[in-house]
Amino acid sequence: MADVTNGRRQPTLQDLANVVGLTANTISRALNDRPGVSATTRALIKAEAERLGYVPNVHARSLVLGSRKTIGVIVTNISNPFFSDLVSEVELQAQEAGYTVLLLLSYESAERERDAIDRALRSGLDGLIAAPVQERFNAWTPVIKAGIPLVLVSRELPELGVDFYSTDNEAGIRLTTDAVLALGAKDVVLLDEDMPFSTIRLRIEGFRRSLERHGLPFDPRHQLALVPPARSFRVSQSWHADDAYRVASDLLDRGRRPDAFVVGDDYYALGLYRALRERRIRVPDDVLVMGWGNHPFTRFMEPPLSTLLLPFQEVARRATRRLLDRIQGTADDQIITERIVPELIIRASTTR
Amino acid sequence: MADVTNGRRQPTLQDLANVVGLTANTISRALNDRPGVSATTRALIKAEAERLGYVPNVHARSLVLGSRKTIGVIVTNISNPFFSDLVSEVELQAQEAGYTVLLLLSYESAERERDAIDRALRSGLDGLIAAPVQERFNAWTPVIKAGIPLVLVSRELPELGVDFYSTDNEAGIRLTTDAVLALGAKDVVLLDEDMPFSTIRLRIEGFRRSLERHGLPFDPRHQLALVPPARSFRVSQSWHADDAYRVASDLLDRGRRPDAFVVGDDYYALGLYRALRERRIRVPDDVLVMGWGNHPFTRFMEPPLSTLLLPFQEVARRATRRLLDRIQGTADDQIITERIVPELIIRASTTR
DNA sequence: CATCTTTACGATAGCGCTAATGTTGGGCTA
DNA sequence: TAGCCCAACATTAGCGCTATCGTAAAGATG
Repeated sequence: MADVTNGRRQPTLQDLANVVGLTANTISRALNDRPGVSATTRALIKAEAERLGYVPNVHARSLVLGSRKTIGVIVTNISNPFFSDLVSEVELQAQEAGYTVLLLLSYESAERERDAIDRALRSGLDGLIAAPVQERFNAWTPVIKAGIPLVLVSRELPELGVDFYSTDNEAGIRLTTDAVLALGAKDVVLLDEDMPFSTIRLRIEGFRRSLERHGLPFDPRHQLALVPPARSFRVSQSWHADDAYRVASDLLDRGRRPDAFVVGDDYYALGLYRALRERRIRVPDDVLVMGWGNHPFTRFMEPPLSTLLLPFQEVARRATRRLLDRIQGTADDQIITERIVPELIIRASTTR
Repeated sequence: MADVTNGRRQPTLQDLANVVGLTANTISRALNDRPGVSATTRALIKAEAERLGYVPNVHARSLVLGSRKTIGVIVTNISNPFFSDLVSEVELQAQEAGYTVLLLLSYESAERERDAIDRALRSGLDGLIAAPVQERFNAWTPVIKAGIPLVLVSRELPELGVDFYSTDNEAGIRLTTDAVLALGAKDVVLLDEDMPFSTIRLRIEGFRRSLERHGLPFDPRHQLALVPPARSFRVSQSWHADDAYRVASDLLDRGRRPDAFVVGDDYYALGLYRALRERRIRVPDDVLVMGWGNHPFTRFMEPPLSTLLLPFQEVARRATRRLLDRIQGTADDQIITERIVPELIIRASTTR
C-alpha cells in the first residue's frame, strides 16, 4: 500500500481526497453527514476513511468551529466522595452530549485555584463547572470576561452572577438536627469543620435555629465542637476522623456529656464513635449520633450510622445540563440558584 | 476605549498588533519570550496584552504546534479511592509539567471503554494513561496506530507492548497471606471478586502458592469465597460490602469456620465484619481478618483492620513521568514493566 | 569609508479543517 | 428543444497562530 500520508503520521482530509480522487471539502461533507454528497460516494469515502484509519484533527476543527467540545471541571479534590460522584456524573452527562471533560484540581488552595482557572482559560474550553475554594470571587472574573459559560456548584459566589447548584445545607442541618431533637435530645453538639466556608456557616446558623425552634439554648462554647481544617487534600486519608476523634475526646474528657451529636461529615462520626467507645458511652442508648454524607462505610458502622444522603448526582446533572444549555445558547438569561434538599437516612444510631 | 476586537469577544494577536502598531508575528515573539524583540517593545507588548486581557487561542496554537499539552486518563471510575488517588496524582504531575488532564471514564464496561478510546483519539491528546477494563487488547491498537504514547496502569495487556506500572499484586497477596499464616492460621479463606481480571487471577495464584509454601492444602471449594462482580460503578456505594456480607454469611451458615480471612478489598472486610459479629465470632480471637487497600475507614473499624497500603500515588507518579518522557521524546525505547510492592499495615485484626 | 555582522522587525506561508460561493451536467417542463 | 432547476461536486477563503525567510538600519571591523 502506498504511503498516502507523505511520511506524516496521521492521514489528513487532503490525503483522503487524493486517494479517492475528490476534494477535501467533499470528504469533509461526506464524513460529517452534511448534504451535497451522493450516497454511493459517501459510502465509498467512509469506507476509505475507515481503511486508512483517518481521525479528524481536532485542533483544526476546533480552530474553525471555535469550540473544542470540552467542558472543564474545577473541584478541590476528587478523593472526597462528594466530588468524585459529582465529577463522575458530569463526565457521564457531558459524554452523552458529545463533550469531554477536562479535570482541574485546586486542592483547597487559593493559589492552585487561580492557576487552574488560568489553565482553564488557556485550554479553550466551551464551559466550566466549578466548586470554588474561597469566598473571593474576583479570581473568577476572567472567566466571565472571556465569555466562557460558568456554573458554580457546592459553594456560592453571589457577586459573580452565575448559575449555582448545590445541596441544601440549611435543609440538611435542619433535617439532621430535628431528627435527634424529635427523639428528645436536649443537649446537642454540632461537630463540624472550623473553616470559613459559606456552607459551614449556613450549617451552624441552621443548627442554631433548629435548637431555638425547639426552645433550646444555643451557646457556641457548649453546642459547637470545631475540628481544625484538614491538612492534606491530595489523597483519601482519614485525618478527618482522627481530628474529630481528638476533638470529641477532649470534649468528653472535660466532662461534657451531650445526649446527641450532629456532625458535618461522616468521617467525623467515625472518629466520634471511637472516642465514645473508649469511654463506654453507648450509641444510641447514651448518645445519638447523626452523620452527614452517607459515605459508603456508614451502613456498616456499629451501630449503623444515621446520615444524610447528599444529592450530588442530581446537582451534577442539573449543573451540567444548565452549562450545556448556556454553551449551546439555548438557556434563558435568568440566573438560576437551586439548592436540592438532601434525604435523611435513619439507621440504628438514632433509633430508640 | 475603542473596541479593538471588531465586535468579537476575545482579542487576537492581530488586534493587539493593530493597537501597538506592529505585526502579529512580533507580538507572538514578544509574548512567548522568543528572541528578536527589543526589551522595551517586549515590555510594551506584554503590558498591552495584559490591559486588553489577551488570552492566546489554544486551538490555533495547537493546530500549528501539533500539540494540545493535554494528556488523557482513562479509568473505570473515580469513586474507587485507588483510581481517585491515581487521577489526582496524575493531574498534579501533569500540571507541574504544563499539561492538563482530560478525564474519560469507562465504568468497567468494554463498550464504554471503546467509546472513551474513540473520544480520546478525537481529542488530539498528546498522550494517554489508562487502566484497561478488559483483557482484549485490540481496543487499544488504534491508539498505538495513531502514534499516541500510551502507558497502562493497574491492568496489564502485554500484547500491546507498552509501558506498564502497577502495584505488585503477587507480592501483596503474599504479604497478607503470610502475615496470617505466621500467626498460626491453618484454614485461610480468600474472599475476592469473581471477575476474570489478571489482577485477581494473580491474587488467587499467589494465595495458593503461599498456602502450599506453608504445607497447607489449597482446595478452591474451601479456600475461595467469590463475591459476584459489582453492579454499578457510577457512584460510591457499598455494594461491595453488601455482597461480601452475603457471601460470608452463606459460608459461615454452611458451618465453615476458617481461622483467617484474607480479602481482596477493604469493603469486603466491612461486610465480613458484620457477618462475623452477627454470629458472635470474634476478631481477632476466633478469626483473623486481613484487608486490602487501606481505605480511610479501616483504621476506625472495630477492631482496626490490618490491611495493605497500595502505592497508587507512586504508580501514578512513575506512569506520568514515563508518559511525559515519551511525549517529549526523551524516553529510551525500552518497554518498562514495573510493579511496586505494597506495604503491609498491621492493626488489631491480625494481632494476638 | 567600504564591508560585514547583528539587531529588530516585517512579509509570507501554512497547519487541517469548514463555510460560502462557484461550476457542471443531467433531468425535467412547456 | 430552449430554458430552468438542482444534485453533486470543485474552488476559494479564512479561523489564529507560529516558522521561515527577507530586509532595513545600526553598529563593528579593518
